[in-house]
Amino acid sequence: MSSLDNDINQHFQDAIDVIQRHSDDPYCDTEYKYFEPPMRSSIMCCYPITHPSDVPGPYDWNEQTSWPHVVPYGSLGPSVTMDYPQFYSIAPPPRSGKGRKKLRLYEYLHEALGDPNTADSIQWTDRGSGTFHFISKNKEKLAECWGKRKGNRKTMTYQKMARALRNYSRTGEIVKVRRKLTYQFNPSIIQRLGAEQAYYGSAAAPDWHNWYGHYSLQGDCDLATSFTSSTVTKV
DNA sequence: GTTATCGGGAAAACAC
DNA sequence: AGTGTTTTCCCGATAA
Repeated sequence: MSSLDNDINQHFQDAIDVIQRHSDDPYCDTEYKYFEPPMRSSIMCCYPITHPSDVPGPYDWNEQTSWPHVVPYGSLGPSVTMDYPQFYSIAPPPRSGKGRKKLRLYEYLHEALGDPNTADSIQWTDRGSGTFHFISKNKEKLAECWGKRKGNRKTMTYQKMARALRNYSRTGEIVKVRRKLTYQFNPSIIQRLGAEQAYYGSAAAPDWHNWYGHYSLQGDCDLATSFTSSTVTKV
């Protein structure tokens, strides 16, 4: 069995764990809603539709070269910022459990990239190459939510989150692209997260979206009101 | 000169 | 207890 299969099995096990938690998790008892297909398709529509040849990407992962610490930025696809209902979804804080791995920053970012509610903070620059960028205006909000999700004592800032991202340059999950606020996923990470999302999109995603509903009601992370701007932002 | 962003060392904190 | 992964703080460099 390949390591990918092992990974997938682990994710399935985790998903089952999440589903089981669902049955007795007060956060997940009510108003159980999650990504409806139209939402999924709507965010797909906001990705710049560009022919692959037009967007070579900052780094060709097929090349057998070493992982660069800084990717020379070439010609990334146009960045498009769309208006969305201005509120954030925030997943539950980490809950310890058997076989439950701690959520990692790059996983959170990948989730955020698939969530239309965070499109005003983080977007794919070129999804094909795994390149994404933060929106200058709202990047701090995303960082703040990350910090809250992790249950940090102090407020997470973009600067601190970016420091964590720079650590990924050493381990290879994400590298910095030579463009303002722009980073790039390792393709194997994208592949893994994609498989995970394909499953969680139908099973576990509800967990954190529903949790946000609960969380926002508590007023602990009232980003619903802090994101009322409907202006089109640009990096 | 100012501001925003980036890069990384170092140590603390935390989870597994 | 050991290890891995942030988190936090800090300082300097670079670009706009």
